[in-house]
Amino acid sequence: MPDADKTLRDLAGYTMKRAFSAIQSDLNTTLKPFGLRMTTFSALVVIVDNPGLRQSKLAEVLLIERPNLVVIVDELERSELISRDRAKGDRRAYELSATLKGRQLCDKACIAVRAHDARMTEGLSEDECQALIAALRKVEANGSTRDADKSPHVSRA
Amino acid sequence: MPDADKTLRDLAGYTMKRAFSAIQSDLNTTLKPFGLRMTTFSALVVIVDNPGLRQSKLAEVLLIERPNLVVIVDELERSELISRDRAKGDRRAYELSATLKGRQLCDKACIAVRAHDARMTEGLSEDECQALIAALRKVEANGSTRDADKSPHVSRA
DNA sequence: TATTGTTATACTCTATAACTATA
DNA sequence: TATAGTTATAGAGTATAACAATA
Repeated sequence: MPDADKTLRDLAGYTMKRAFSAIQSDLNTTLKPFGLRMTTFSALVVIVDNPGLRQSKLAEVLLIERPNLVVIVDELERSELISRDRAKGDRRAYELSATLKGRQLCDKACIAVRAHDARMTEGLSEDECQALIAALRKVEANGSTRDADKSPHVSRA
Repeated sequence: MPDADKTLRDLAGYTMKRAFSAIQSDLNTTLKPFGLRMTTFSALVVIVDNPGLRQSKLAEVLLIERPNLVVIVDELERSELISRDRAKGDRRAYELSATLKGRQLCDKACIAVRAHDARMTEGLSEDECQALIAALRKVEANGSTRDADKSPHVSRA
């Protein structure tokens, strides 16, 4: 009984669920030696790339709700990969920066993650891989237009 | 401060996470009027397409652990969309079949899901959409090769 | 009043071990 | 002993309401 899921396999959505599930599983295996997961890794990368970033901005960039980001930042801080410093001029806010240890771990993890990414896209030509990423961005954008009312930073055409 | 996540955006994995997140959100909104979610919908579709399917086979097809499938099947049965019948010849097993109500709901939900899928891939040509699905399948296959030891039904080349 | 970060909470999906009843 | 389905449980991601401190 092959092809029991033929109806689903023609859907981009279901096919993406399966592909993403494979990626997520492989990525978490890849990140485990670094003590990171997909969420903590992506937060660390953005903090390394944007020293002084505030939590609310980080949440906005990663599309993570503020309450959920707190535990991620907590975890990174407990591991001494980042520091939370009171923002001068606004004592409500924190500025996030990576520590030396955080930057070093991030560098190593990034190399492993890029290798993982290459492994998952193996068999695709350079052009096909770029087309895949472009198509995925378009899909994400198509989704964002639906709840434009919930995203005040997105202008409505 | 645009492009705060530029490092992540070059990764197929992270870009797919964002795209899939958008799809999942839109899909659940689409399915809510039918009382379905992505998991229950996909299970219902496979049952409609394969009358008499056993739970363990369904779990294998959908890549869902057997314990997790139980609650999904429970939910579909409680909603009277499917029936569980004792398999003749093996009183341990159940054969799953959709009820008339289940097939009718599935038909309507499928139409809505295909419209959702078209909405999410809007702006992609027919060829680009097929290329996207083909690339996603390749990514999924690349992931499966890693844990071939965990999938005894996959022959190791 | 509004915003930043926080706590508490709940829901979904996922993963594993252990059980039952059959085979 | 092995398999089909089940129960219980735990982890991770996600979403919302409400709060304290500050603006």
